[in-house]
Amino acid sequence: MSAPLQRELSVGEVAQRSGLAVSAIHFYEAKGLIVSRRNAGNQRRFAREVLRRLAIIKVAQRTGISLGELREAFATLPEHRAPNAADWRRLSAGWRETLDERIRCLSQLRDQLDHCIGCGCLSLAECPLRNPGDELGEQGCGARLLEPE
Amino acid sequence: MSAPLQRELSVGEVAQRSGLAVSAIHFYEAKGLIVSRRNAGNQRRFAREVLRRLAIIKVAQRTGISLGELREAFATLPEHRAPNAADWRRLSAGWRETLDERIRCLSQLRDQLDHCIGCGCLSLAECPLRNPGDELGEQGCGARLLEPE
DNA sequence: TTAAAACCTCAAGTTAAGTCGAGGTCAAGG
DNA sequence: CCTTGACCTCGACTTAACTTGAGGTTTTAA
Repeated sequence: MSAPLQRELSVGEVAQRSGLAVSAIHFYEAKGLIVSRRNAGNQRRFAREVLRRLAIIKVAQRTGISLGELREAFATLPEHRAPNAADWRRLSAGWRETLDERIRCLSQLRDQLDHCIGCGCLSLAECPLRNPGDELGEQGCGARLLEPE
Repeated sequence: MSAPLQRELSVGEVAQRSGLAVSAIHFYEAKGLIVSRRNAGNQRRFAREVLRRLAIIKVAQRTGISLGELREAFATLPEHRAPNAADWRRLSAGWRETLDERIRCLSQLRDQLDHCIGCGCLSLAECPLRNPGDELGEQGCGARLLEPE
């Protein structure tokens, strides 16, 4: 039987199918997010599996997951078998929590902002938004929301 | 009468009161977000007003507003009088919309993710999350959510 | 008066997530 | 055969938002 569906993909094919730039694919490989083998002429050859990973990378990034976190998450996948639906489920459930947290914090910020729009109190020392240590802070939002450390 | 409450602030005092690093304050000034005058010895002297601005910068950044956008917003403030509550209200109302939009997009992403957790379909080509052009795209979410351009 | 603390400028470094280009190799088709 | 397009590596560049450091000046407090 012919096996065109099993054929490995060149980097150009992966780029086209994933919608990513070739340079981004190189980059992800350098970062350890995906792997490839090389053919006789030193060109990359990717298993089709890589398209799945790339799709997941794209989605996870939209939820605010960094490539570093993705690398860590991928590291928990089984080494010697292709990840199955349950594996992906586990990862995406984790991201769901992160996403939830982000939404919760932003919503809280929005509510505070609403309150402060009414009185123009952003300008005042009493504004709760200016003291994230109080309410926002207690719930893990505070300054950590968008700041690296 | 002594006027300690009107006294101008040194950069160190501003740093302490705002919770920002001195270098960040220099940086914001270089970016045109705040201004200072210089004393005889070329040291910065800030009006107390600057604390307000810095507090607003911190809040706005948490909602995902960039320094560039902040500069633009500040540019709409009146030149020759201190901004009043109504001025700040106008700005924060605008940010409220941005924030709303971000929350809406993330929530949509979360709902999709929920759906996909159930079936592990992130791995499948049919997953709506993999085709942001469909539903998410129509509502301005899609790839533009966290990507610079 | 003098030493330490705070300030100044300017350049360079940092991180994330890539992009761009140079200089060279490989593969496919006419 | 040979040209063109796809690939290769590696280093440099990009943007945002700052930080760090060097080398020098000013302020402050004992």
